[in-house]
Amino acid sequence: MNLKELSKHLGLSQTTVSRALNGYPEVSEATRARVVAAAQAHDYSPNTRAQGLATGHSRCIGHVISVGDSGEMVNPIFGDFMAGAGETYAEHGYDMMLTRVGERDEAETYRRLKARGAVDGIVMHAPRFNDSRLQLLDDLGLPFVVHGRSSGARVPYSYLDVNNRRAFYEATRHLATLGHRRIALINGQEKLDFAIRRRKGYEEGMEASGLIVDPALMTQDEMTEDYGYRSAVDMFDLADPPTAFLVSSIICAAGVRRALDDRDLRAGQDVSIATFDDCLSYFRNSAVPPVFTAMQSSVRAAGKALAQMLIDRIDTPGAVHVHTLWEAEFVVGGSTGPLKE
Amino acid sequence: MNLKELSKHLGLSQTTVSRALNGYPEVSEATRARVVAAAQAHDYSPNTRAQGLATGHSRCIGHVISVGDSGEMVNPIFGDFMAGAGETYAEHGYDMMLTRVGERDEAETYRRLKARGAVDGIVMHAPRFNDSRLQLLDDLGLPFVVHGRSSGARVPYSYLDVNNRRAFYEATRHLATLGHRRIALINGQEKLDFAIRRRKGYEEGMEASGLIVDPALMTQDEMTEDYGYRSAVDMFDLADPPTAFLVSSIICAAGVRRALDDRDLRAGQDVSIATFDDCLSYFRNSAVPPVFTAMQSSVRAAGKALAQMLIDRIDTPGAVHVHTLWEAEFVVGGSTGPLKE
DNA sequence: TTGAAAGCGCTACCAT
DNA sequence: ATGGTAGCGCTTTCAA
Repeated sequence: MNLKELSKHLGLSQTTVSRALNGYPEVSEATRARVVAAAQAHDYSPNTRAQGLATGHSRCIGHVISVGDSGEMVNPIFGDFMAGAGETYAEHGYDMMLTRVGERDEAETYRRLKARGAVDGIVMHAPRFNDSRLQLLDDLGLPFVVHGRSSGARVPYSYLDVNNRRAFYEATRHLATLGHRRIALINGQEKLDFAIRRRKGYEEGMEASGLIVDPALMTQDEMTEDYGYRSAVDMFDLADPPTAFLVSSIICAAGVRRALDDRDLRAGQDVSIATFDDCLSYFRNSAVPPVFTAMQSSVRAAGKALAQMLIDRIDTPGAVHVHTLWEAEFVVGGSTGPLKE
Repeated sequence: MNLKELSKHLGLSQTTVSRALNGYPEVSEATRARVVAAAQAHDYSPNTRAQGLATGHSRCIGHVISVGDSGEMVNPIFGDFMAGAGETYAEHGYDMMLTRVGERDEAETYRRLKARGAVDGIVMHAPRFNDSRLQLLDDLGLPFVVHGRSSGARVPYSYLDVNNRRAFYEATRHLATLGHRRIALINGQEKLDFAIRRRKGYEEGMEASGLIVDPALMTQDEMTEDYGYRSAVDMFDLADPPTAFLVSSIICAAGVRRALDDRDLRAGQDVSIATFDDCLSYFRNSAVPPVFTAMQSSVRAAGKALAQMLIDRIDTPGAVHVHTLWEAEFVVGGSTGPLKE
């Protein structure tokens, strides 16, 4: 069933039917009611493409994930984030498109997305240090927002980010408070902005605690289980092995954990693991109650917030840029509260 | 830049330019080369919606996730699966759309997706027992494939699934072989088909091992960390607590693990955790080398395979239905091979 | 080998 | 309050 058929069926013009369905005021309420009822009865939904052609926009949002940062999609919080964003899009009548792209074809992909008119706006994930995509998107005139930040970028842009630096600072301090002196950092690839900030927080936390930042206790790579395993195994071979781990992803942490198990270290030695995965954190120490947060609702909320940000940008292209910084929350032994308190 | 402008620029008709770009044979190679070069130079990509309007298809695939099964999207393997599917779609010039829907609006969503012509086909996730969506999609005439199966469904359909029953059978047998007699099953919601099959495999494994299937050792719910934690804590309170866990999701397993840590049980007692998450499995026992698989490549390959299946269906609507069943692989102590060997 | 023109389903402008 | 009609950008007959 399309507009033509529906309007013929109703004995009205396409114009009137279209207006009735789209809430234009100049349609009599009686007519509107009749039209709406008929539309419902015949399962009529306007053809997305025709609508788009006529109006010039797609009512679709693109999420672009780089393959080089494939950890992003594998990341367990990714789904939650997308779920939140999807909710907001649905509320506003937007569809959500997912594009995975090799780092080599990135520019081309954004360009084509724009040229094809496939999306009205884009959410950029996993920004790198001084990310060139910002300039590109700005040049293209394609509305976009960023999940994360890009240090050193000159282009103004809207973003939503977690306070990675602070979170890792506090986490490091926390571990130091527990008496750890050899704290390892299993980080993501430090070309990615969040990893840079996390490392910074870690280093500041170490210094503030009067501890030595040992390069042998810092690794960076794509955040796979295997990477976590290998890093931990290597570190256990050190003369002065770590007694605590600060891990950038729950997936990595599984690897670290496996390494720990392999060595049957936990029984004898006092080892802690701390995972930080955006808003998802994991602390463990045999001397204190476990500290754990898996704030799915927060991540989902973040997704919603960023989606709303983009929709606002699309509606008001010239608007001032918005920056939202979330403080990571920690749940300590079941009670909620910032770790730093 | 659009077709009109491009053709004007070239001094050709839109027809010829379109034909040249779309590989029609009646265009002279000289003309084609000129056209292709110009298109590239001007960053021309055909407008998706206009193309769709003219051809009648969207070159877009929809993935629909039900909120009731929200565990699906949070599932760490979801991203990998989507990544694989996305690759295949890209190769074939398809876009990928993600739709998250409340269980109440499911039918409506599928109907609208069809009516709006938003997608050429659909991938259905997390099918339930005798899932009514199969009939609906069949009636709608919207090409679809299923990630998983639906027991009791009368509609023929194509699917790709993991052999959940066998995997849980083998896992249970494995744990029994290690000497465990009290093996717990922390399962997903048993309205979901995969959970039903996993339970079946578990029960068969218990019986084959001469062990008693104790309802007190079986739970089912949405697979969150908290659910895993609560289930394990409750079971530890039993007079005859479990010594091993078979867990349906790595997220849940984190909860079980936390419960174990809480009780400081692992040091004194011989407790194993076995997680199964589609192709991602985790076994642990202090008496044997750790058993672990995180077959991201497999999950990705599964995504690719299912996407290809759908594309084939779209291209050949009447074709016979395809069923692909993957055997879960296990990596035991670093060596790869089926657990059952 | 190339071009003119109809039409995909809708919106929006201009009449009435 | 309602209708006629001109596009939106492309593909696809049909003609030349």
